[in-house]
Amino acid sequence: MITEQEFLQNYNIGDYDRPSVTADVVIFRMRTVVGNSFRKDPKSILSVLLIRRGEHPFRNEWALPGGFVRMTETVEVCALREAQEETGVTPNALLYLGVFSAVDRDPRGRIISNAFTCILNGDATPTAGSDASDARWFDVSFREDPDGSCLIRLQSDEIGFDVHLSERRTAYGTAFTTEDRHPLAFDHASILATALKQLRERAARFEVIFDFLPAEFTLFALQNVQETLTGIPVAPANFRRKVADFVEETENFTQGAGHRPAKLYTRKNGTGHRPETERSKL
Amino acid sequence: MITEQEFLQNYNIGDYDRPSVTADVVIFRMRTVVGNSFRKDPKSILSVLLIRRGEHPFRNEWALPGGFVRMTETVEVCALREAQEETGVTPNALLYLGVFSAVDRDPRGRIISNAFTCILNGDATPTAGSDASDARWFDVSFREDPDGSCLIRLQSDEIGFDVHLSERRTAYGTAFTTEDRHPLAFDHASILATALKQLRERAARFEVIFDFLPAEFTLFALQNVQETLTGIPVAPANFRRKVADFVEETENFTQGAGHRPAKLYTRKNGTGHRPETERSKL
DNA sequence: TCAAAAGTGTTGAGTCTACACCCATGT
DNA sequence: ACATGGGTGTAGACTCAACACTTTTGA
Repeated sequence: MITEQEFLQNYNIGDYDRPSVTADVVIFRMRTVVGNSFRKDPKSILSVLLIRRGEHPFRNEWALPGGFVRMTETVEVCALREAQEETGVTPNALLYLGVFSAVDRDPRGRIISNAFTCILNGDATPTAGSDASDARWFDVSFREDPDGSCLIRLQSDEIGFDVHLSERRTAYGTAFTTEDRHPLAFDHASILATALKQLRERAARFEVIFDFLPAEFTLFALQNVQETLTGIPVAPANFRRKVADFVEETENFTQGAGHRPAKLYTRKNGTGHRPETERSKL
Repeated sequence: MITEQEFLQNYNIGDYDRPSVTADVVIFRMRTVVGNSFRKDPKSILSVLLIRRGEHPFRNEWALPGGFVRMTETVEVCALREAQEETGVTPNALLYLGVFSAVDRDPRGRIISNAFTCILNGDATPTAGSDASDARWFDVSFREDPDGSCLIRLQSDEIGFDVHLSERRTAYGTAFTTEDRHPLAFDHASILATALKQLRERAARFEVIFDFLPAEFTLFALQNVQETLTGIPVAPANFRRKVADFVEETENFTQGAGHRPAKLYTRKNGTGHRPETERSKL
């Protein structure tokens, strides 16, 4: 009968076959579209950050940022690190999406991916890493049909493409499968669809909409974010009352718009997620 | 410039350090407690399956069933396999819980765990695997206090213990940390707490309560399950109306109880999750 | 007979939606 | 002046918790 200490001295984890583990990040922001009239407040368009792969496999195709989890970090820290490397800023929110472990999802071998959603506020210039030939914000539109089929439309200046997917019920929930050939590497189209669906559901519950905005914001801007994500318009008067429980007034007002100044609000504590600055907390 | 095929031929995934990956399963069932009066319908108690570790590390401590993910299976298939090996039956539900990847969570080395919740209906005799000295159903009680501290009480015949935890906000949501020394191996107390919290939230949304029952059930039994999970009592008349959207009537009735026969219902399609029988679908 | 669950009806409180309406602003 | 968003008020529809009440059964 050996002791636990002796057991651990003789245990060699390298004796067993094991997969590689990555963290992939779906980084979202809202792109502001200025109106044609001086009065109109800007509208928002959801954008996602994609990189163009500079190396095999899927060379020259578009992919989510991501990388291998180091032996000294958690998957969450890895995701945060990837997001920071890609954008130069710390995301306002880091949401776990799920694990993607299909045996053949990566031609290099057995690679299990943990996917995260990151949300930024304002602008951020993407940085193409050493293994990427380009990095861009793509405007996203996401349509789900009642029959389970859905469409993601991605657009960045002159580059644009559609991805058709269908949502199917699996043993452990629902998953998206792609319907056609498209320029997204690996199973990243499925991951993106899962992220968009999660984002839409959470936005309806007032959970992630604050993370797209600076600390102080108008209720109009907040409603704009929610409507962009859910696709469901709400009467402004009613939105203001529904959101009242989640926000706190400040003493500050907007200026310079062609209409009555709007009071600025902050998010009330207790809802939503803000990453700690110190990584050790992860 | 090499082709993708040449790249993949030269790529050796074993050149890089990588973690091991496991799937751990939190297997729940409802234990039926017969009343003292012939009229009283049985009450339910939530039970979780724990094994007593027969090998180092954490030898003789209680743990969740689980095992290493094989190179030929997804984490979901691994979880389903573990659950079947441990109970002999296929669970009614398999819910993904999350990834647990703290660097020091396993003394054998870097082991990342994917946790799943499994739900069985009726009875199942647990089987202790080759590396376990015992396998038992433990009655569970779970109390969450408003200040974030919570208590899990586990009881199986003569064995019983309490685990105190506190829920803390992290960058990516909330996580549970244990407050004291207790006989649960690894970080399995945190995983169990996460499972209980998820179960409670889903039960309130009518999402997992059906999986604890056979295909045909009475609304009373269903309410019993929901109340056990949420801890919130509801007036029967109101429960029946709230659940109406999720169930369908059958032509069958209960018999032999000391009261008016109850119509049996089935779950309406579209809610909840039932695993496919074929593993290939995963 | 009677305790227990099955099942229906109702009332009042609260919530949500749609709409009407006035306010404040900068060009 | 006026388009635009800020902001309040409110009637009707809807939802929900609480409670009263009747029905059906087996020992």
